[in-house]
Amino acid sequence: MEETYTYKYPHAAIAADCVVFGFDGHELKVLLVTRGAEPFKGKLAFAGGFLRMDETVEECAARELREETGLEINMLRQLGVFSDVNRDPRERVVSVAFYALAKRTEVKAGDDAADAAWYAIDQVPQLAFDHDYILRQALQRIRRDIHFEPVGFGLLGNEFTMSELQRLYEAILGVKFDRRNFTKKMLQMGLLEEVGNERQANSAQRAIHRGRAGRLYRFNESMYESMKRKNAFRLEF
Amino acid sequence: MEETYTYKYPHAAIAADCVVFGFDGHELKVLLVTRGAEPFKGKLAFAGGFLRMDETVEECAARELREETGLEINMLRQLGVFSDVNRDPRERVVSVAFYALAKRTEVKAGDDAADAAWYAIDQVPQLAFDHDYILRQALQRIRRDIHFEPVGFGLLGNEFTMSELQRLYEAILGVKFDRRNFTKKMLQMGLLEEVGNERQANSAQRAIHRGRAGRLYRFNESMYESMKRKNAFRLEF
DNA sequence: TCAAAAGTGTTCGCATTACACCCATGG
DNA sequence: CCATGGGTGTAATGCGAACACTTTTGA
Repeated sequence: MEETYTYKYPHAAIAADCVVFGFDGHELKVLLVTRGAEPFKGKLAFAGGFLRMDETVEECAARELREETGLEINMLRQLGVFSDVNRDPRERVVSVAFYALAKRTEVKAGDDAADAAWYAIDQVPQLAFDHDYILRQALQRIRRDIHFEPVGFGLLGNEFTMSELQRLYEAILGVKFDRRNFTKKMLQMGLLEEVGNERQANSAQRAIHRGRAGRLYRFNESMYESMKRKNAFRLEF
Repeated sequence: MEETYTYKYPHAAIAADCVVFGFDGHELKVLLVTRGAEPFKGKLAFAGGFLRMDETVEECAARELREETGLEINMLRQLGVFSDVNRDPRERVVSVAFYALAKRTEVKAGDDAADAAWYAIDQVPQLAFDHDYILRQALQRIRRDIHFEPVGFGLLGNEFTMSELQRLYEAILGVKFDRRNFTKKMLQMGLLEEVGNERQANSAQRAIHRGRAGRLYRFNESMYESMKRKNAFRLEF
């Protein structure tokens, strides 16, 4: 197995990296893996790895994420290409970064996997490579996208209360909203549908907090699709 | 000079391609080069080429654009990575696409260069590689970005009339605006400053059309920077 | 019964829209 | 003098922002 690959011109290697965000009901988190090998052994980095010849960068990102963290995510969005000449000490590596949003139910799955864990966004230590920079870019990006796409819903379970949704928006954007205005706006946007009165189902999960239990909603995907087609769409906050 | 480059794993080649938009006062145009070599010899494609080991993809894009079209553009924005396995018949090539906006004064410079020319956006013939697809993505992108960044101004000369600006927005978005409302909104946005009464200067350029001459404005960059910092910014249309 | 969270409506101001007439200029 | 395009104001409407009290629930 001493195969090698030869080219007439030098080729940079291509890697895909995944910035995966999650939400635990209070804080925004990001999924990081502890590196088990040099370079940056022991440091935290995003899940990621090198492109194979039979896959697109999107497929590569999804595969590496699955292999390294156990997370199965199809909705990976391109964040950008990072190509500083010396960003990897081994050889010239150009990284295509992706970002994704994990539903709360998936967060646990990630925890199972070897060295992957969730870190609160404002407590992330220094990362390997240029991943600090990539993380900043990803945060900027999600803050922008949340205005136009129902990005937020990807971070919650299938059913959620209005205040969970509000806390999510507040965590991502770093601001506070008026509860009444938030509710009004979300509802009149028409993307939420109320869940019938089977609240008991999730009572276990929700028994954590005191006070009155919130009404449950779910994201109405088909409504979203039809709005996207008419492109009359803006999630202003 | 029989140098070759050998790697332990296969490496895809990396290329950068530039989707450059221009505006002639009436139509949106895109800059295309006629390919002089196989594959797709004789077909139109974006300016672009392979990444060198001592440059970032941004530098690569700017260099290829300069070499192939004579255009000197610093403000290239990443559009996305296109990595279908068979998008290039020669070898596996992953393309990083950029888009840019050329000021009207620069359009002529482009015309000088060998095989580069401007094509009206709705008269673009079939392109080489997957460049048709990339063009569609670029259009979508510019239509989105124009709402948040003063993208449009990059397509006009330093001085322009309100109706030139309006025609540009209309050409990009494919809609019509009310003249009065457009003017009002643009002015109260505070990004334009009126040019002192030296209209004579450009009279040559502007003598083309009949009717009353429009007032000239210029884009107020420093105002834009300060607004961006406060991030109180939205160009709604 | 107390504390914590959820539910709900109204008012005010601003921004967007729709809409029509007069003015300047060049041919 | 006429055709083309430029400049301008107002009224109606809709949306976002601000704001407080009552209800439910679990401890």
